[in-house]
Amino acid sequence: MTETVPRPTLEAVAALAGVSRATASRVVNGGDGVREPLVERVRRAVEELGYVPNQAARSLVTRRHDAVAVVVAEPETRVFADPFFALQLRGISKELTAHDNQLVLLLTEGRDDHARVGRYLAGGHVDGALVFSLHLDDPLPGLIRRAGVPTVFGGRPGWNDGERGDVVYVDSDNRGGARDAVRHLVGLGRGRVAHITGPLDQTSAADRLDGYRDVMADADPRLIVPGDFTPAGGERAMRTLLDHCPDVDAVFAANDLTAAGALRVLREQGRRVPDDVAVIGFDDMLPVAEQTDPPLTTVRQDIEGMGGLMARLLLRGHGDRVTAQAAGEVAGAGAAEEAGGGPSGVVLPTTLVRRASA
Amino acid sequence: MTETVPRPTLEAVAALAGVSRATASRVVNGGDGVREPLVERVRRAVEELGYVPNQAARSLVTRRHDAVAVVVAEPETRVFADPFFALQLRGISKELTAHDNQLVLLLTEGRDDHARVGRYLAGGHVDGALVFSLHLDDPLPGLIRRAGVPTVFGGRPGWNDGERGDVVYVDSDNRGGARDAVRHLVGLGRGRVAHITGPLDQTSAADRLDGYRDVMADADPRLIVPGDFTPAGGERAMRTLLDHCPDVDAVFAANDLTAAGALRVLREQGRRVPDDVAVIGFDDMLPVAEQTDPPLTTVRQDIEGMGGLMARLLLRGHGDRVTAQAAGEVAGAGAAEEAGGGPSGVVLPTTLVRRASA
DNA sequence: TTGAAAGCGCTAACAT
DNA sequence: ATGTTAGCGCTTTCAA
Repeated sequence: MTETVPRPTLEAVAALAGVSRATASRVVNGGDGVREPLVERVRRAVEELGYVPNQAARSLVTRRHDAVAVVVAEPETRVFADPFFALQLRGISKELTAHDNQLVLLLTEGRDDHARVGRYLAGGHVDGALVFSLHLDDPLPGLIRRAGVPTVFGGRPGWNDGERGDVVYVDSDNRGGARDAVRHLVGLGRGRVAHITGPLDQTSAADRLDGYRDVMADADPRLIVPGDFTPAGGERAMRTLLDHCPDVDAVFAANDLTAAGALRVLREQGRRVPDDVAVIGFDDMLPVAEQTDPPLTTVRQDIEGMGGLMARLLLRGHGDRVTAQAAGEVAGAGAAEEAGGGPSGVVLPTTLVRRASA
Repeated sequence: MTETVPRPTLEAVAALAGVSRATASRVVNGGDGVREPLVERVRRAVEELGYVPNQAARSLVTRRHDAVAVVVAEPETRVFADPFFALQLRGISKELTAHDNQLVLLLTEGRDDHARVGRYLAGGHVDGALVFSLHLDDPLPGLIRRAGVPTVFGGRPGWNDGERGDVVYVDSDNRGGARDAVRHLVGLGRGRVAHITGPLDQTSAADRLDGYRDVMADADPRLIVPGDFTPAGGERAMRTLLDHCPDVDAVFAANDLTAAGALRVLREQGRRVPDDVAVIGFDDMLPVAEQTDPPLTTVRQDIEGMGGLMARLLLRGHGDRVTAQAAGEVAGAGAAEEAGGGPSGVVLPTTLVRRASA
C-alpha cells in the first residue's frame, strides 16, 4: 500500500502558480479574498498537477475531520433481517456526501466491541456520531457521553431519564402510527382487534404497543401476543391468537415481517383476509408489503428520510453541541418536537397506506 | 463540534513519565527496544491521562491510515433488497476491526458519484478499497486503477480482459454451485429442468446460467426464463414457464428470492412441491430459505466469509500491490485460484443444502 | 537503549 | 490582497 508516486503538495502548486503557499491554500479552500488572476493561476496549477489536499495534514491543524461515525449495535439482530438499516444508511450517506463528509461505519458484536467504539469516538477521529439499535441496558450511551462527541441517536433511546436530557434522537411517530392503524381497523367495524408486538426492549415496539392501547384501552389481554419482528415470530403469535381467541377479526402487527408471518398462518388455517380477519403491518417495507398475499395495508415511515435528518442534525450542530432546539429547526414541517425534560427528539410523521389486507 | 477539553498529547505523556517524546512514541507503538521500567512508566502515564494517539498526526508522517474504503455501486439495486450486502459488510467489518482498521463506506447512486469516489480514492485517504456491484460497463474500475489504490473486488468483474490482468477478486463458485444444483435435480429423475436466471449483466447470474448449461447442454431453450433476483421476477418467470412448458418438473432459480416467488406461483397453480415440481434456489439466505413453504433446498455460499476474505486479502497486500499469488496464499484450503491471464481471483466453494423443496 | 531534532503538509495569525 | 511564519502531534533518522 505504498504510495508509488509522491503526490503533489500545496507547495508544488504554489510554486507552479508563482504564489505563496498561503495564497494557494486560500484558493483551494474557496478562494475568498484572493484576486481573480491569481485564483485562476492556482486553479490551473491544481488541475495540472492533479493536486488533492492531504486530509491528514489539514485535520492536524483544523481539528476537524469531515467524517462522521455510524455506530450500529448488534447487527445480528434486526439489522440484517430487513432492509431497514440499509435504507437509513442510504439516507445518511446521501446527506453526508452532500456536505463532503465521510461515513465511518462501526459495527459492534456484543460487549467487547463497545469499549473499542468508545475508544474510537474518544480518539477524536470523527466530528460526530450517529448511533443505532440501542437497547434498554446499553452501555454505549455512557461511553459516548464521556467521549464528548456530538451524537444523534436513531430511534428513541430507552434508558432512564436519569442520564440527563441533552440527548437528541430522530424517530418515527410509532405511537401515533399505531393509533391510526388500530383506529382504521375499528373503523372497519372490527371488534376483536389483536396486536402482535415486537421485542418490547426496543422502544419502537413498546411505542407501537402503547399506540394500540391508546385506542383499545380495555381490550381482552389475550389479544396482545408477543412477537419479535420476524416472520417466524408472526406465525407463532398468530397461531397462539387463533388458539386463544378464535373470534379475532383484525390484527395489527408490529411490523410488516410479522404481518407476513401472520398472513401465512391465516391462509393456512383457511381464514380469508381481509374478510374474516383484517391485517395491518408497520414499516411499508416495499419488498415485503407489496409481495404478501393479499398486499399489506401498513403504516409507512420515511426510513431514508430519518437517516438523512439525523445526518443533517449532526452536521448543523457543527461547532456546538447538538441541541433539541436546533433539531426542531432543521426538522421543519411535519415533525413534532418533544417538549420538557428527558431525552428530546424529532418525531417524524407516519401515514397509513391502504392495500388489500385491511 | 469543538474540542472542549484539549486531549493530551504524546508530549504530555512523555513529561509525566519523565522520558522523551521519542521513547513515549516507541512504547505506544509496541515498545520494542525500550527497557521494561520505562515501558511501564509510559504505560501508566498513558493510562492516567487517557491518552489516545492523534491519527491525523500519525498519518501525516507514516502515510498510512489504517482505513479501508468499501465502495458499493448502485445501492438501489439488489443491495437493499436482500441481506447479502449486510452480511458481506459484517464479514469485512470483523476482519478490519481485528486489524485495527476503519471502514469508510462509500455508497454511490449513479454516474455523478463515480467521480466523487474516484477523487476520494485518489486522495490517498485510505490504504485500500473493497469494491462491489460492478456492472459490465462500469467506469469505476478505470477510475480506481488510475487512483492507484490497492483494490479487491467483490464478485468476478465483468469487464473485458483488455484492462489487463492484475485484478483481484473474491467470488463464490457460482458455476460449480449451479452445476451441483442441476445435477441434483437430474439425479432426482427430473427430465424437464428449467432455469430462472438473474440479471445477466451481473457475472454471478451469468455464471449460474453457465453452470446450468454445463449440465443441460441441449435443453429446450424455453426452459430458460429471465428473472431479476427478485420475488416478483420469480413469479413472472414461473408463470411464463408454466405457460410455455406445462410439463416442467424442476426449477433451478438463480437465487432464493426468485425461488420464493416461483414457489408462490406453483402453489397458487396447484402444483405440489417437490412432488410435481422440484425447486432449488441459490444463496441460502436463511430468513428466506427457511421460511418458504416448503423450506427451500438451495446452494449455500459463505457470504460473510467472502467479505472477510476480501478484507484479509487487501490488508495482507500491505506495502505492496495486491496480487493473485498473495490471494491464493491467504485464501487457503477450499478456495480455487484462477489460472492464466485476465482477472485473477479466489473462488470460494459452495455446498448444496437439502431441505424439502427438492 | 534513549534523546534531540527534523520534518510530514497544511492552516491561520500576523505582517506587510 | 498577499506573503511570512509558526505550529498542529507525531514518527523517525541520527547522535550520544
